Amino acid sequence: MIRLSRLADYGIVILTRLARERGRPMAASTLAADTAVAPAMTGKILKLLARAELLVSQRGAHGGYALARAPEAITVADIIEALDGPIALTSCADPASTDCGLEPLCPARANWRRINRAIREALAGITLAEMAAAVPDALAVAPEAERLASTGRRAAGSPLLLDGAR
Amino acid sequence: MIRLSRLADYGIVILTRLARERGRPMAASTLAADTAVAPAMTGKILKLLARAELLVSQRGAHGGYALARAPEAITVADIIEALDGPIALTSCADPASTDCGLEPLCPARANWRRINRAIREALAGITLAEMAAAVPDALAVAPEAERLASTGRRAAGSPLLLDGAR
DNA sequence: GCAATTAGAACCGGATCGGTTCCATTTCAA
DNA sequence: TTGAAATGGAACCGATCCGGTTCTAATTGC
Ligand code: FES
Ligand code: FES
Repeated sequence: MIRLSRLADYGIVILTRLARERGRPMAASTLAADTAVAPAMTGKILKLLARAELLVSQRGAHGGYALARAPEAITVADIIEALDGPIALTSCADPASTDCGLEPLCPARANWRRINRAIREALAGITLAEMAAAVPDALAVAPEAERLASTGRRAAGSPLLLDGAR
Repeated sequence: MIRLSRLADYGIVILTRLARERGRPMAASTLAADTAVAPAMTGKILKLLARAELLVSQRGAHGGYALARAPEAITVADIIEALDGPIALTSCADPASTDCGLEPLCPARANWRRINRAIREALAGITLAEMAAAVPDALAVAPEAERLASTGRRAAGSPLLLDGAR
């Protein structure tokens, strides 16, 4: 199973929340509460996203994070790349890496690049704006989300997402 | 980095080799020698592929494996699914699994399915035949491959593919 | 009956990854 | 000026996953 790391998973959720803010900054703590992602994790993710320049950060008291660009200009591929590193199915496809032992005789080699590009384009074709637009009303009812986040919060450390498959 | 498991990686290599046989069976040992994939690993992969009915197997002396269908009818998606389980970036997209804690308020949810489908289609769009056709002459020179496989074989257990990224 | 071969499971150690913790730095405001 | 509120950054830890091996059973041809 080709799976998305949780970092990226949560990252998308967090960014989606942030997208509704339209450039206004939010503190990490509030974001964590809103998205129900563990605070520590939220912090880590936000830092990574900031370093990747998808977010701008304001330090000090009353600081926070805001989208660095319009949600329309941020793609799912951007997010995944920021959090998980380059999107590539195999390193064989990376022209810089010569470490695949099969290389000299591998017939698949020439195709990896193609496959990788196909996937990358699939991911680059979806913007944060589209993600955020998906459930507009559900989220417009902010109180509900807040309630869940504060009262129904699961114990810190419990996994959000169990991988059922395989 | 979204990465392909080695199982799938090797699987494609092995199947590609097998594709050139046009339905004729090959023994696991010969396949291993030809592809330079560790014999034990080769066996494991072949068993999985057979169970997934991408290969037909013949047991007993002079047994072996052969493609169950024409290379044109086997896609990369088929192979990955056979070896790594269902192709899905997150379990959130799986309608049957309800284990993502963010579910009730997650705005991303509605889009996972879409993303997954895009990727799946990218992978389903490439057939084994196309993979095998990529380097037709390089492989036509079988002796070279054989030489590498028998003499230049790396020590068992040494990794074929080091992940440079991240 | 024996040798060759696949079927299947169990097993192991190392890498990866989700997650936490700690400390340094910046900034605002009382 | 001082302290509280934030982010920056790194180190750390334990559990899980995964690549890889090994062993035994079943099947088949000679
Ligand atoms: S699998 Fe790496 S070069 Fe073919
Ligand atoms: S990330 Fe799982 S439902 Fe949104």
